[in-house]
Amino acid sequence: MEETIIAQRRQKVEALREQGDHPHANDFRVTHTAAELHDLYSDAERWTLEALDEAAVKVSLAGRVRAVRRFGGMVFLGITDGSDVCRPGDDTPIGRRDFQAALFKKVLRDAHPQSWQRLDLLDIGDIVGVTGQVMRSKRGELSVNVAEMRILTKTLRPLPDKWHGLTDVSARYRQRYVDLMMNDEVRRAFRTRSRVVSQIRRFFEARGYLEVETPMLQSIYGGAAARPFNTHHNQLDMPLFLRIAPELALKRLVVGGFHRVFEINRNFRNEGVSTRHNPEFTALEFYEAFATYDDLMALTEELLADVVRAVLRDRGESDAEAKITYQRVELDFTPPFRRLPVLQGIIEYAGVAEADVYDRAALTAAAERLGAKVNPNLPLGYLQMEVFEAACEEHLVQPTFVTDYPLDVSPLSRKKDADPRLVDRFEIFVAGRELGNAFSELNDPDDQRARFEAQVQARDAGDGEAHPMDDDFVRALEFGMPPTAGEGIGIDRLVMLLTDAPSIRDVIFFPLLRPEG
RNA sequence: GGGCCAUUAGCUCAAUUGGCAGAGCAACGGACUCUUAAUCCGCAGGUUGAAGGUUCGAUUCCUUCAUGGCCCA
Repeated sequence: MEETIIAQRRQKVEALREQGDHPHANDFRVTHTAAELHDLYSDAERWTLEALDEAAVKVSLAGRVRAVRRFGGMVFLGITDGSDVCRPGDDTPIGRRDFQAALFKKVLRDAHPQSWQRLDLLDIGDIVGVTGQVMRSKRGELSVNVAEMRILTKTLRPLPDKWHGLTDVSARYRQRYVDLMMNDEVRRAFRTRSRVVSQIRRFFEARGYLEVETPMLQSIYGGAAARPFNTHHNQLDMPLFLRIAPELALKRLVVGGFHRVFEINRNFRNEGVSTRHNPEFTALEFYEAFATYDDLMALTEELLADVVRAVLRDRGESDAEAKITYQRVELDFTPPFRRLPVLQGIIEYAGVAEADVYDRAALTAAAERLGAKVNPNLPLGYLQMEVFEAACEEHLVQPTFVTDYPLDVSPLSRKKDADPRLVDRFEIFVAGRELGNAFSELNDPDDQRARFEAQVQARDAGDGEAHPMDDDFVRALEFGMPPTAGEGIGIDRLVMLLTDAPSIRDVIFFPLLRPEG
């Protein structure tokens, strides 16, 4: 059947050619977008049926035909273009990108008879261009009274059911172009994603940060606890890794004198796929010299509240409160956010006595009770974090800074002056998930080398995500890095919160899938 | 990695105990000059995800595989 439909449409392509119409024309020029048309003429008080008639405004618009309603002597086309994205130079939201074209046999007989003929070759899904006068239908719908209609792009494949759309999850991801045509809420989510990134840029640029780009292809990876993807440079015959984080490159820039930098770019981690993980994902990382992780908590509060408000405005909602709903739970991003030290979380949620937070036996018992896996060969900090993750994370629904991580699991963070077993580090959690990770940066080169060495040992003890040695990074620190604080925030997860998306795949255009059968 | 569920027409979904594979939309033919999922009449469309097995007979039961989803680790 599908083959039949495509064959029928190929015949229509031929018929178009035979009557002198290019089935993939590119010489049509629009005067207005659908959004502009509605902006200008949707005021029904001013632009009555008669007023529009009198004004006799001639316009040209183009877009994809989403609906055809035929009435013998007249035809309505529902057409969409791409104009709901944004108004040039303006933040205010745009509602519509659809418009209606009305074709009257009587009008076209005088104006352009061929346009009426073309309706025989028109299918839902085709891209058309229409020129005509702005009018209002008897039911009040702003429309173009078409004087000429052209099929600009003839389509071969049928669109899904207009009412039910495309719901098959696999098909939606594999043919995202169809998903985007059919499902407005998908389109809306990706618009929000774009707004989030753009708002973050504005936020940092307004604070004197420089946006930079650092390598994706690295001969030594680092900056996070994760397994990398391996690749290879043919001509240099050299193994390379796709980066797991830009951290070490960005800190080299701080050493070099760029004291406020940020990067929004892709990271690659060779890990499983789930509703919260895609092997490639987008992260914001930023570094500020002469700041501490305390400063970054304040900055993060500002940033998230700012982004939440921008998204609310974008949707045409009130931004008076920085509140959003995620999976039926209201999340309040009004500063200040809750602070919870890791060890206090273990006491509070895992039922470990305050005296036992450094007791391996007590922690092991807690971990086993919670069903967490324990590797007795790894340092105590790993165990503390296993207990924390198993017991605490699900409780961290409202934005929460989890602070003061164990040194063992934080090879790049500055030791706490008051307690060298811990570091000046926080992670921000929202809706039970890690959203960001930040710390006062370790800038003592000798300490850094020792931490790398400890990581190499941890790798030998079974931590496959342990950090490899990076001699050049230590050398950079030997040139002196100013006291600095840095942070990474997962953009995809942030966008999930802001679009109420249950899966990370809903905010990534082309999530990783197995090859199609 | 484990468990459960799904896969039927281009799309969205039915099909009784294992007994002739169906509907709506789209397509195709026709009627209709104001529709908003238009309506009405007619017509056509299938390797039931793949391979194997049980059976007189399999969309249905069994096995394996593929893809996807949810939950767990």
